[in-house]
Amino acid sequence: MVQKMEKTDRAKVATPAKRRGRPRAFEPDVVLGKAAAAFRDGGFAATSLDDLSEAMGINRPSLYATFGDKRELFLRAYELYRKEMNAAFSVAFEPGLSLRQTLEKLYATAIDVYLSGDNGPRGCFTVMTATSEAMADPDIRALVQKAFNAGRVALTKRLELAVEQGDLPADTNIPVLAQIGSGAFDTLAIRARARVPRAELETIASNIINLICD
Amino acid sequence: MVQKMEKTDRAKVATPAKRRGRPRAFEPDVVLGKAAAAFRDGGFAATSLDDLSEAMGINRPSLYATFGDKRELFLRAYELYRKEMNAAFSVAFEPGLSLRQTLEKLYATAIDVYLSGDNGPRGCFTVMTATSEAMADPDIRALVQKAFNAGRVALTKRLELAVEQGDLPADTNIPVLAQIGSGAFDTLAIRARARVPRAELETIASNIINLICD
DNA sequence: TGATTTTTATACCGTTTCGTATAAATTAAA
DNA sequence: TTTAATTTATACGAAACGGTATAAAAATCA
Repeated sequence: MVQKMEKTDRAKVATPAKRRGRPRAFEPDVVLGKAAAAFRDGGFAATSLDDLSEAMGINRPSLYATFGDKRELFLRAYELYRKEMNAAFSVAFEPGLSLRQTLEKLYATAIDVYLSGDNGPRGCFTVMTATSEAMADPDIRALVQKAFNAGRVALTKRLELAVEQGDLPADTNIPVLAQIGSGAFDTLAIRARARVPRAELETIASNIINLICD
Repeated sequence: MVQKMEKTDRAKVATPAKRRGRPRAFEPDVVLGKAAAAFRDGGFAATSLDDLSEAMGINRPSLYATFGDKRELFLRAYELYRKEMNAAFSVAFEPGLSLRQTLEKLYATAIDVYLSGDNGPRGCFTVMTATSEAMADPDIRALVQKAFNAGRVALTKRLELAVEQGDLPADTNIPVLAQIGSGAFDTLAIRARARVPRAELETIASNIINLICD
């Protein structure tokens, strides 16, 4: 009995824990990313389950069995996006980078993400969700609010560090700069969706960087 | 013949030009405003023709006869919104107002519009459209781009005037301030949609005003 | 091997969607 | 009063929608 449990535990960690029946023909995380891409293209209402099924490359029953209904799938897809964005942004906050380097990395990452997409720039999933589903759905709204807050807090902390390290003057108005700096992501996301060219987005970013650093 | 034409012309100007059949039981401009409100609440895809018919208080065939299909109705509703916003904003640009007064009026107007709505804040129709329909529809995208451009140009001109009049230093970086100033509307619109409280939106606005004017 | 478990594939169900046909209602013109 | 024109109201139709039942397929366990 003990030995059997040990074996089970080891299997859980090492191998994909051989389940009993027919194995899945897809990787949940991979197809979830494709669902996120589809939702970002069209929004919640305009993306049908046929669209999702095709984009994810799995059948409708598999979709429901793995992710639940359309709303649950949307929530999971959005959470995956947030996780990926956090990972991408965290690189910019690594110690050793100057404030300017941090900001450059942040905005460059954002612009790349916002402009990516096969059928046109996908923009920011958070902004897309805030302007659509966040209105009627309190759960989704809470996630969006959390995301906006987290961004401003992270930037605020980085600016405080810059003041501590003497990279910014002691009388720097951190709340204002943090607001402008994080608000710029909204502008970039929306302009990207409206197909404003990359060069213009980069100008917007560098203007903000100069404002904060000079 | 001549007299008849004169009579017709006078009627066209003075009265609603008595038409032949049964008269309309609604005012097109009024119900178009209600359509705009409905679209702003839910977006294009999530607002059904039943929703629109009910919100506008007219039947489906009347809707089609007057405004065309759903997409045409959306375009007309958006254009009405733009016209109304232009009228509201133009007050802020009237001569005699200081730059600070102009900005205060602009942001106060925007916040009022963005927070209005029976089922929650409606946000900015332009921003909503940019993040949704602008992706797939070139006509709509063009309208959105035009709106964004017009806002930045108007603010740029007002800042140039302020420099001319000595309200801003001669070395003011007008493009950057215009960008930040007009980008703040995006932030306000999105935050309003996410139900950020009015006080916080007003803080965002006053931060921007101080940044530009001080 | 045969029984059991899980996923896949197809097809379906009831509802909602956009758009329109049709007939009643209401007006001006003849 | 009759005729023509226009709008309203009801109802309908084809297609798309979200979601699920059902059976075949593919794996493990006994």
